[in-house]
Amino acid sequence: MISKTYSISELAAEFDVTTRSIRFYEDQGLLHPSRRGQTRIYSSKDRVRLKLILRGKRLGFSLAETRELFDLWDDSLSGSEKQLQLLLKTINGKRAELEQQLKDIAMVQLELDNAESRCLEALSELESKKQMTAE
Amino acid sequence: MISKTYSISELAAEFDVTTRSIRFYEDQGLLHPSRRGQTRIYSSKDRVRLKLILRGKRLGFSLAETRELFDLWDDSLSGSEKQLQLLLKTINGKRAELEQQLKDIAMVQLELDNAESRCLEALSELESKKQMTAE
DNA sequence: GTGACACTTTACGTTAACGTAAACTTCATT
DNA sequence: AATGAAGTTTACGTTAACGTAAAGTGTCAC
Repeated sequence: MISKTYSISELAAEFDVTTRSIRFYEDQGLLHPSRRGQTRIYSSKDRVRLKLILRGKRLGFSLAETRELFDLWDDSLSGSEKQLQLLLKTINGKRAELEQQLKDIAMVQLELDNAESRCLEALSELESKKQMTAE
Repeated sequence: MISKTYSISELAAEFDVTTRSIRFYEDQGLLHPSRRGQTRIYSSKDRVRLKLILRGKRLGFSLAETRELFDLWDDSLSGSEKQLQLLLKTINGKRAELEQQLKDIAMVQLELDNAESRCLEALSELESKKQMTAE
């Protein structure tokens, strides 16, 4: 069974990034596509990685951070206890970050709600004034 | 009643940022402390703004984005209907961003859970091997 | 009045994450 | 055979968000 592969521009189109960016991610050690001649060929694993990279970006992870996570994960396959312990620690670190972000998001959502209310109030205020002058 | 004020280094210490950063935020139009001579004096409103700036940063907002939000909010005080409508639109745009982030966080949390499981499994695998050789 | 700090401005340096241009190669079409 | 589309490498340019060094001002303790 031959699993699906992708060209660089296919991935670029699918995830709405430039080919330049994808090559850059490879340059930074985040992707390792195979090659036919000098043309890059991306596997579905590469595709997943790209998805993870972009998800990380949306959460404010730097490429270096994401790369470290990838490396840790790959290293953990070696099975060394030390690597595994380190990976566990990193995982829990990230978890803490995410929890902080959840708190932050909740706060900002409250502020947005608040802002919207005031905004709508100010608008209805304006409307009633319009009515006044119309009468 | 005179409300509390803060020096630049007080704020820097409280929020664990450099004074350089705080001055930079002012330079970018995000803060507008008053002055006694040439020394900056921060009000509690300034303090709130700084808190918002940092919260935004943790969520991956650029300083420019946060600044736009501040400006929109300030402009909305003028009460012009156009400003208010624009503010409403922007608020809902940010809300959408936050929802995407919530989804992203949920996904990453799942991946972390998954990774941790595999990791723990690999560790217990190692442990049982240790037992074997000990016997 | 003189350190010793805390504050200030000015300005050049740095890193991350690409953008962009130049100059190829490969391959499919006309 | 030539044109065009998609791929490639190399390399310099750019923006954001500060770091860092230099040089000066204000004021409080001694």
